[in-house]
Amino acid sequence: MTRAPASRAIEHTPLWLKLSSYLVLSDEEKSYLSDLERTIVREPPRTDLLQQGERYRDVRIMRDGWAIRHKALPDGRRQVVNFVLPGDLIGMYCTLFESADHSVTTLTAVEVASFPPERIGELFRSFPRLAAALAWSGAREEAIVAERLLSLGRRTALERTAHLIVELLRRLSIVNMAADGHFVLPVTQEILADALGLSIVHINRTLRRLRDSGLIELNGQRITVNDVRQLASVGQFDELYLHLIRAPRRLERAFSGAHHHNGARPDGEDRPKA
Amino acid sequence: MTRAPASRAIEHTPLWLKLSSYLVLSDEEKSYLSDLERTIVREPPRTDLLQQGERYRDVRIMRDGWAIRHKALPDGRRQVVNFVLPGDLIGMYCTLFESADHSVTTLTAVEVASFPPERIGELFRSFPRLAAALAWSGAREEAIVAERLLSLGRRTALERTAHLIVELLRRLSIVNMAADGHFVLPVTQEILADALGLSIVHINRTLRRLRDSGLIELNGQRITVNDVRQLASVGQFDELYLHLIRAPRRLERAFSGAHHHNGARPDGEDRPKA
DNA sequence: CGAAAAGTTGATCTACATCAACGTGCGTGG
DNA sequence: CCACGCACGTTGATGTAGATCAACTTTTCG
Repeated sequence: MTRAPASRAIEHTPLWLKLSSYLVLSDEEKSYLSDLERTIVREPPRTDLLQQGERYRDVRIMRDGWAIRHKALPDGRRQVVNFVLPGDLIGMYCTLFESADHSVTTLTAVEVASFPPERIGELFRSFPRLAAALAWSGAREEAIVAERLLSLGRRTALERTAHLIVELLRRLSIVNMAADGHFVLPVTQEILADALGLSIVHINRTLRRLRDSGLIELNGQRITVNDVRQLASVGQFDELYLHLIRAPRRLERAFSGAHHHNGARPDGEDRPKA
Repeated sequence: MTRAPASRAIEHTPLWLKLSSYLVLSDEEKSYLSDLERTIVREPPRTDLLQQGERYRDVRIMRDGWAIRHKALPDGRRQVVNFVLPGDLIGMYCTLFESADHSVTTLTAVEVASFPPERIGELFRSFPRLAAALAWSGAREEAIVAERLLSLGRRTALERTAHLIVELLRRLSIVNMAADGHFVLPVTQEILADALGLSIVHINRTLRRLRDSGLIELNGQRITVNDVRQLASVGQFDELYLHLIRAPRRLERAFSGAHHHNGARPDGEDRPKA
């Protein structure tokens, strides 16, 4: 683990990009968020940021790199619950739970910000809109897991694989890590297998089918989606579950109450109480 | 839909029971919660409380009866994401999302309380500990879905089925709806199949195996678990994911800040700032 | 009582797992 | 700098858990 100063301006931070796709945040909210991301740590690949059964540590914000959230059975079988991408949070619930029921392991070198759980309470008290945006991010993660459950329960191997690729493409696009349908997928076929509930061999054959049909191309870790439309249709991909639609008006009504530091400051298309 | 007055005292309400297993709440928190459950509605079986694609309605608290949260593919395949049991919340995130990515349908006649989403903001501002308890409940649901993902991805049909039965037993026990290892399971084999990602026929055979091995008994909708230990071991059940351990101290530190109505009132084993 | 819904069981099929062998890129240590 | 080892990818052959099909029974309920 290496400590390092924050290099990027907050405006280019993945979490900021992600939240911006949802809410227009004020300058004060921006600077508070930037403060949460002040303490930055770098970790090499294959590091556990969190271990099943262990006590939760600080809350983490993934700033760069990939990780997986996974659960293991005593006999070694493993399920990847979700991919942790830049802009995603790790251990938001650490205040609420005694110990973690899953592990988080880095796939690449990563840069994570971390802050003590106590700040969550402070955040809710002082910056309710920002807190709501983080809650949105957390709730969206649950929706992603539920969609993956639908994949494992009711989609075929081909459909699941196509669906996952489209999902990653969409999620990475939001944080500017995918363009023209291609992105870096720093993932072995074993990890894909564990994410999709398949065997390594079968993932391999499924990717081959997708390649042979011309829907995707793979060179090393670079994946290119040639026809997103068709791939989405193979995977029965309906992006409703990513909840990318901008914050509804009633969010403003609910969260821009009296107890926050910044006086009401409408600052874009989302304004409290029309 | 039928309106009806609240009959039970708040102390016997399932949500109260569930939250009590986590936190000791004050009298003021109790009365606020009771107020949230004031508006009560009854619905018959097979009613949609929420429909995929539709706008969210009010937040609901399940007080009695069973429902399922499920997602459907355009061609009709369906996945039950979770069972909604008494004490569970429906649509906690309605403020954050524009439209629902899943449906909620009653299995039995139900009694639900409902309140407008705006009250969530109020709740966080005035009763942060209570809000934290509801957040715990929501986060726990995500943990349950993740555990089910592990089941569908990496457990066999027998293991999945055993696991689900133990899970339901544990969850129902908390709200006093199971005793001596037996409870009412108002669920068709088709629904079990959709929950476990199996075919109806295979669920039937799997239940038969569990019956023949003497682990469970079924008479109509009554299920009796004869040997919880062994059933749990078949399902590789590790209750860590249900997060039933009492609120950690740091929750108190984080959420009993300045902005709440009730002055500090230690009221049991959980007290702010020892 | 009658019809539809739900449960049950056997026969057969298939998507995916498992087993096995080999290829390929790459880091490392001699 | 080469060679060895090792992780990862690929492909064929074979096995099997669970799906599908089909027929029948039991329960539920209007």
